[in-house]
Amino acid sequence: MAITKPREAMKRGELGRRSGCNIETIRYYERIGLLPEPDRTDSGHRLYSPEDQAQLGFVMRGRELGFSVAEIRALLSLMNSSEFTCGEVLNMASSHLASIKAKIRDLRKLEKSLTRLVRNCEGGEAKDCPVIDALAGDRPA
Amino acid sequence: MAITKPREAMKRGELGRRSGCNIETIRYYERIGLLPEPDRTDSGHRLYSPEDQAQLGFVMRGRELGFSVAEIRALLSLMNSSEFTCGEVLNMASSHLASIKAKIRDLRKLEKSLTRLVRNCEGGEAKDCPVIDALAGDRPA
DNA sequence: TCTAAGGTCTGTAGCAACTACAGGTTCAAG
DNA sequence: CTTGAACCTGTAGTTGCTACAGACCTTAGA
Repeated sequence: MAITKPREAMKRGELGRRSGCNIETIRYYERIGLLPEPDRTDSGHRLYSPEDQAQLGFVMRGRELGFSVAEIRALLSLMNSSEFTCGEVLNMASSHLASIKAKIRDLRKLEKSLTRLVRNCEGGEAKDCPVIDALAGDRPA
Repeated sequence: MAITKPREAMKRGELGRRSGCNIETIRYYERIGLLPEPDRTDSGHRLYSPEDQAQLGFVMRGRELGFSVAEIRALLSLMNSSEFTCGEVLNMASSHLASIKAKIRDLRKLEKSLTRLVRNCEGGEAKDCPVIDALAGDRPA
């Protein structure tokens, strides 16, 4: 007799609980192709396999590392091509790293500007505020 | 004879050119209340005054400093209340600054994780990749 | 004066990456 | 058998824009 169903099939709620992923997000990932369409019960409830759970984990770790959905999709198809090379993955990861570094640089500029603004401001009941003045263009931020 | 129109009225295209703001964005800011509804010509074209231009500048500088639309709206109404105090503005600015600092911290964690991943990866033609392994959960990121 | 090209008008749809709801099944426990 | 939780579908909302279609207006040249 053939094994017709994996022993560890679970429904959406349980997958959400185990993975820590919002159940609506699971459906969303399916819709946009980050998760395959899972098996269904006769009545239409989704049944996820441990492999599905692993793929969801992959997606979630990728998102936690700041990869976009498009990048994760590319990584997944690279993996499934079974012909991917480490070099391709390295390219993606390092260009992603570069964009993170760029974001950090931008935010640190912001941080500097804001810190300068806030330092000039004495707070309190004053009816005149250097922060507002700077935004209004009276002096550079 | 009365002066019926301000000398320096300009249309949307010119305001966009002068301010460096996308013209669709100008209309958007009007719709969400960051800009007042401007005067119109008889045929319905918007006519912006220098005051409008100043307010757009305020909004744009706020956005450049990373303030959300809601925060800018709050700053604007604070200013228009004519009863605002420097302390209120300081509160907003410093909580915004705190959230920027938090974002920087998060991104630097990401940067560290990704740098570690990328460092382990040799690139080239290898059919096995530590970046993929980490995402797949074989080892921590 | 006509015409052609550009600017402007409105409403609406799209982007990322979810999240949340309504209104209807189905499942599982008591 | 009933109740309430879990699941199903489709759709709308979020943030901050950006872009389009199809109509109208304006302006410069012939």
